[in-house]
Amino acid sequence: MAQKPSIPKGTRDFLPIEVARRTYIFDTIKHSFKKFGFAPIETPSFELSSTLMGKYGEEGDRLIFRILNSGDKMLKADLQALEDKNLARFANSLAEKALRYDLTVPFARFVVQHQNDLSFPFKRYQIQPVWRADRPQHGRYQEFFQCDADVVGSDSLIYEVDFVFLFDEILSNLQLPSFTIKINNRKILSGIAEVSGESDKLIDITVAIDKLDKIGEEGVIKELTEKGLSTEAIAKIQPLFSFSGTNEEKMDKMKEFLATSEIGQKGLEELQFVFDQVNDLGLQKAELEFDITLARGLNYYTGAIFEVKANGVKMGSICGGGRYDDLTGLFGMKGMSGVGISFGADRIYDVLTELELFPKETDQGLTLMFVNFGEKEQAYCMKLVKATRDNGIDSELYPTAAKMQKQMKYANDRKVQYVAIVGEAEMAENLIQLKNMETGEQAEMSIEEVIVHLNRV
RNA sequence: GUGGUUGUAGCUCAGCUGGUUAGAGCACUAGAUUGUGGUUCUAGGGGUCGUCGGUUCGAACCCGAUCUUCCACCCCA
Repeated sequence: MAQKPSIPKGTRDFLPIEVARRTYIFDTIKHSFKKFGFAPIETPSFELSSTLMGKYGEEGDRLIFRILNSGDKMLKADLQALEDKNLARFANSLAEKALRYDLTVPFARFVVQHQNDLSFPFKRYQIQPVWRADRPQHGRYQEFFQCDADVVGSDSLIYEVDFVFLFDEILSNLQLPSFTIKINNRKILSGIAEVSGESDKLIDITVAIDKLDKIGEEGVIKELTEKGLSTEAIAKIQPLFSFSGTNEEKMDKMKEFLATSEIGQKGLEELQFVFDQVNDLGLQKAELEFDITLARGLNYYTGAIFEVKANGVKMGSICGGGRYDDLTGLFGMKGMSGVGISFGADRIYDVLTELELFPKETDQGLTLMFVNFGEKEQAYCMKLVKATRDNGIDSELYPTAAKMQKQMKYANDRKVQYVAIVGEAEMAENLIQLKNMETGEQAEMSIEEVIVHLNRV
């Protein structure tokens, strides 16, 4: 019985042309990561549940794919927990492993586990898929690639500056015409909560403020009220809702607003350092914007928070990142500040597709295909193919002596760049008809000339 | 996880208030064209109408469940 083939929701197959384009993105990112001093590592696609659970907040836990225990391990299910309706505990007893949700937490685990083999500050990059049990939507997949660069073991702010330049360089190299790097600092958000007198409601406040441009001032006030903030507290925060101006103007206003908050002032100082450095050195295409409503990101961030938006397309953030002071502390290693960023390769792919920004070269197929005219010609061409391959030219021979039209159409569909036509006449003269499939131009030349010619393109 | 939406040929979609053998374009195969593709012409192959169940004399069409798509929320790359 023929089964209708399909794949799980939120996942995709990739055709050769798509892989070529994705490779272009990955290579561009890798190139700059390496240039900035990051070395690649890899970690398993699944981790122990206990490594991941509880690191991303309640929402995050819900989105982690669990891996059901197999075989006799199923017998370890904690039925008592089920009876007690302790679903979290019951689930943990059923699934000891889980697919990684991001690359940062596994990296923290990695650093703690291999601390004796690493020199700090340790800089690594990592390009691997992650999985989230989220509802698929535009630009949201259940399986997608993250491209992370992190440095752990230093609280120096020069890394924040470096990451701004990494965003700028990579996205500029990908020819993205316009994008905005939004930056904020968790300490500023803490300062806001402190000034309002509701420090314990930091998360609620930041989540609500984050939605400002979506639900408006009234919506934010409504949400804050629902979360139990006092009218006075809301009144104190309210001036932030009509916040605008240049980065400098915003900084000045915030310095005033957070005058009484030590932690808030610290956040502003950190931010100021980044702005000063970036202004000194200059960006290519990026626009750096201080956005106090930028609050999202994982709740383990403690300092800088980054998010990058591609302008002119309907797409969520294409990159994110931030500083986390105590992530390794969760695995028993204190005093290791880390900071890192992540490129959402799949979203970048969607943006580049929509804006038609992939270079033409990524769509090119095989360099050279020989037409097959029959037994004698086939044997002769096999030698020529070996010669071109030995000289580093991607090449092949059509497998049968099908009609020329069919062979040409096949070459055309595969986006073959050149076709070599070698029949009786050419064999007699020791020549090859080389046809450029794009221009249609055709020229007769020796195999040596073909090799020289194609190695040049 | 909440609310809504979608599913007909490989692809994009028609298919009237339920009524014989479910259509088109593109793609595919063959021929017009025995050594020249991305243009034409002709013919042909291909569909358990997402899946399972129900209502009905009769279901692609109505009802239920489930999966999937897309959208809003939650959250996020």
